[in-house]
Amino acid sequence: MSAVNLTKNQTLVLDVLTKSEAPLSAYTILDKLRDHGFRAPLQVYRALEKLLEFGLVHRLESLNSFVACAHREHSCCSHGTVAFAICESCGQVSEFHDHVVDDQLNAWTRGKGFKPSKTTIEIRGLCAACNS
Amino acid sequence: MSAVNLTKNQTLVLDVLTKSEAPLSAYTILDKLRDHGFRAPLQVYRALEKLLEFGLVHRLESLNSFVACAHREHSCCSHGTVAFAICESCGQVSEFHDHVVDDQLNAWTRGKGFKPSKTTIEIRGLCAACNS
DNA sequence: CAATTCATGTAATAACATTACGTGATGTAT
DNA sequence: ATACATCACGTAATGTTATTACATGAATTG
Repeated sequence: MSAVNLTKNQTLVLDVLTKSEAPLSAYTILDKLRDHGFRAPLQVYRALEKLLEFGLVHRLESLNSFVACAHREHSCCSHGTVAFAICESCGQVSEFHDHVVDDQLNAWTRGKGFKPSKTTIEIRGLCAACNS
Repeated sequence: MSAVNLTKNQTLVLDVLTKSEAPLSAYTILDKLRDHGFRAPLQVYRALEKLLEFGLVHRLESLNSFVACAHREHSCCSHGTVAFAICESCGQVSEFHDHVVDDQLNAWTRGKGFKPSKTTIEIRGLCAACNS
């Protein structure tokens, strides 16, 4: 689809996130990339900034962490808000999209004259595997 | 309603948040309470922890900041998830509750066997006053 | 009264994020 | 081709947010 040309650092950071089961903090990413020449947090933050911009990565506000986008193939997610269910036991994150929620929040903002720029929806809890 | 007995520190922190127009970070609260004997971040974080527990204060994950609950009188908000619209220009925060969104997210989690503990919904953007 | 709980205080440290400054590579208009 | 702008990158320092560790006194309870 998009096929943005990523720089070396951006590629390294995206690869680390893609291979990870769970979200990673910027400093964890840094540690994982020391062998590839990363020395300072800024190298990670700069790559993340671009990846977020490209929609290849999401930031989880309630964890101060980052995940690779799970739906790169779906055009559905390029517009609309993405929600996350975050398991506090195993760390696994499910990314999903819900048009009803989206529409409902948009209805609220329209009603108030509020112009949304970015919406965060994060559900913390226990996943099916961990609460059984 | 609830009328929990707050300690001195909890009262001080809640008062500061209640009087503030915009959300405050823990360190800003600390600065505002220096005159009242506050010396260390932990004093603030401990008070906030309890106030969050009592439902008197909310944490805004996308800002690493805290606001007094706007709906202390409504029993409606003791159950269910609260959403926030945060103006990135003036800092003003609107707290609201939407049963449809709530139900929809609950439907998703039930379907997945996910047991939610806490849900964050934060809409960043420009309020009516700031985008006109 | 001993034991427990809990709010508090202080210090140190950990975790997360940004600012400031400089360099080299690439692209573009003159 | 040179001057100029832009951009990715590197390094260092600093700023901001949050927690851990340890100690004390007051209130509660058995």
